[in-house]
Amino acid sequence: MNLKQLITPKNEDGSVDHRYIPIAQSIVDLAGERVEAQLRKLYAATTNLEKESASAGLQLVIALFSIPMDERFERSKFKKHIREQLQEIGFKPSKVSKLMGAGEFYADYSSCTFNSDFDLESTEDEYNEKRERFLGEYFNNISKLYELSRMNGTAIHRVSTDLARDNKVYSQAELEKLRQIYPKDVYERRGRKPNRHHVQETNLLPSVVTHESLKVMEDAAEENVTRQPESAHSLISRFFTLVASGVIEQRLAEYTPAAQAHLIDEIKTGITLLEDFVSKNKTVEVTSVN
DNA sequence: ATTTAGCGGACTCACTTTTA
DNA sequence: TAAAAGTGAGTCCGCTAAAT
Repeated sequence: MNLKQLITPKNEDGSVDHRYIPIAQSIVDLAGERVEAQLRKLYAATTNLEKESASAGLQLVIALFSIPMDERFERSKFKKHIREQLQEIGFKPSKVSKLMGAGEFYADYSSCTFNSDFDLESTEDEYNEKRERFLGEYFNNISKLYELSRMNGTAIHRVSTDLARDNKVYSQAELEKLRQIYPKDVYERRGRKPNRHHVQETNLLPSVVTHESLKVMEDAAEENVTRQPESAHSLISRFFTLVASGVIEQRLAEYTPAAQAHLIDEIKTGITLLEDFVSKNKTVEVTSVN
């Protein structure tokens, strides 16, 4: 922390406004070293305390989401007020956002109960044990809980299953990646710049929407080819990106087991189609597809 | 020497309030 | 009352410090 830089007014783009540097220097000189030292101390202490108190903040939020109350009026009132007060107490705004997200997730997940319709692989005891282990593992890490709070059910299930089965604990970066593939809110656009290298992903999304079933996918592909030809290379890489992204698994998980089996059968017929395609085009040297 | 955690700031988006 | 300005929430990303 440098007091002179801190108090010097900034330009629109955040760089220091050079016109004010000499004045800022005079102000700092007049205030004196003791002032600067004390402010530095305040900064260090508050930063430290905020870090130290994070888990207390988390527990308050967990409590907020654990008490039953009317959602529309009471809960939203408390959410708003507690958010403001946490900021007033000394948590930074972005920290409060994380605490709220993490706490809500934790509370919701703790109150999840066993449902034999959904969980076919385990008993109620196993389920409870798995849940406790999962919460215990991730409780101490607010950022990880926060990432989890922004994923859909498929991804959360994966994380908790990986822990139960292989003792795998996800790093924050891994969770972030998983979240990008399985976001809870597909249309979230906040804090994200409109273009830049996101162009690829945004191209992918509409294709995912139109390709809900294989039938639609075939139609759409044909249309693309006839109306506005897309290069073979681009078509192929788009296909593999779609498969590799895991989006299909994600959508599949939303169906009943019977419906899933049916869709898998549809995909199987696709294998035959692919094989036919490859053998027809044998003359063009085709490298193996794994 | 790399990888990971995590903070803080710039930025976007959705609302709300003010202004003309 | 429509447009502009302001506000608040929440995301992404660069950076430092810690861990491995």
